[in-house]
Amino acid sequence: MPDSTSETSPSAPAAPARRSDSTRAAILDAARERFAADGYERATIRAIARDAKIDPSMVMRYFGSKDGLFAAAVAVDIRLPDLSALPRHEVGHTLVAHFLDHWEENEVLTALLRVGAGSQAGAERMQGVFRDQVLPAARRVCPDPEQAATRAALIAAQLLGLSLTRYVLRFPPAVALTRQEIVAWLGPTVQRYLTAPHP
Amino acid sequence: MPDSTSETSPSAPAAPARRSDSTRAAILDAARERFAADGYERATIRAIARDAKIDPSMVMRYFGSKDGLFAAAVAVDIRLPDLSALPRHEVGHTLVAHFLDHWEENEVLTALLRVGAGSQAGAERMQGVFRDQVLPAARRVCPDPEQAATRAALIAAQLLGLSLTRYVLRFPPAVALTRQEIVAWLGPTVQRYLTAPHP
DNA sequence: TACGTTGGTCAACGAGCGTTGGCAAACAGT
DNA sequence: ACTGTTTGCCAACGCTCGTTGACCAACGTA
Repeated sequence: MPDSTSETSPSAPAAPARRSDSTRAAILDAARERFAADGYERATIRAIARDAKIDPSMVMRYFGSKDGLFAAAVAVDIRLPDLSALPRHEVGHTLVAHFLDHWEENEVLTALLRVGAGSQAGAERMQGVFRDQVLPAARRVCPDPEQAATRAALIAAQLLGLSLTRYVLRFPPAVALTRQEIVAWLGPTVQRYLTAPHP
Repeated sequence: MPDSTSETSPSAPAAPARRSDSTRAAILDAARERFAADGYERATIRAIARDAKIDPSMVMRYFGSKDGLFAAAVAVDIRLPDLSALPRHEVGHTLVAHFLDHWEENEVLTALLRVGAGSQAGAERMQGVFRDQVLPAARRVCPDPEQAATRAALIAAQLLGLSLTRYVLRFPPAVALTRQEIVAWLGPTVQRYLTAPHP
């Protein structure tokens, strides 16, 4: 991460929309796809550049290194909805539905899961998402901090387990599940992990 | 998988216990450890050979290729207990406890999960374990075959999700869970996925 | 003692990788 | 039209990897 350019920074003087922005976006798209499909090591810069129809050296000039490219490609924002606004007994279903939506419209998450499972650095990035985005949301719903952490971890285990079997490992029965079935099965589980008394 | 040697095959004429067996075992041990810690690509044959204190070329002689070594190193046998022998309402707890035992005494499973998430070939191997070992066990408990597949997938998602967050991604609250807490939280979930009426 | 088999080392190969620096167009300001 | 910057391609470097084949030391048997 050499220089933090003014990419969509708030109240910036509207960067002049350089011609290279489309190339940059093409590289990021190709990178996300390759990282999601192949994992970190097998997704080569050369292959990503080929997909983006440019030279491998351009990737280096734009992102500095393969690590820099990965960091730029998987900038995740879970964007959890405001759970405190809806009735407590609907939280489980809402959370599962939201999770499914975000995962299926966004191959970033599959890329992150693949890479997170494959290397220490990737695991640390997933830990960061959990710590900075999931945990605070859990604390907002569940005041006791220690319980909030445990409950968030249980929910993460259930939801990431579904993503793993469905989108990464592709177990046929997990792929065959419909959206409604998943919500109906996992909703009550998540609800219980979030609100049931500590056993 | 070039040749399936007579490794602990039942009623074999007791192979003469060659001198190289210890080397073979050392290679397999080192391979399991490296694959579990680093994943497939980063676990190099050279590093495995260094751990086993032999030359890299020996690995090739014994296992043919890196793929062959991996196949030999992660020969998984889930060895599910006979679930039909115990009362239905205890099945969930028993299953979770058995799963935890097997996972913690055996780094093969972590290796398999890491690699399974990282490559297509690894994913297919995990699919094989699911299809050949988990699904039949599920069918023995749940007669309706379509339901058995769905229920097995749900249980696999929950259990693998726990392993992922606890042993691979190492989310702190997932690592901090005690064995009893896991059984108490996940037991009822697994029980419900196995026996509750299809929602 | 001679010799085939087994267990092991050594040095190298070809390929693919991330990465670098130089050079050619296209463009923008003056 | 002149000049500096941006955008891009090309050719190569250094490195590590999986893999190979030649060679060597024990060992068991005749």
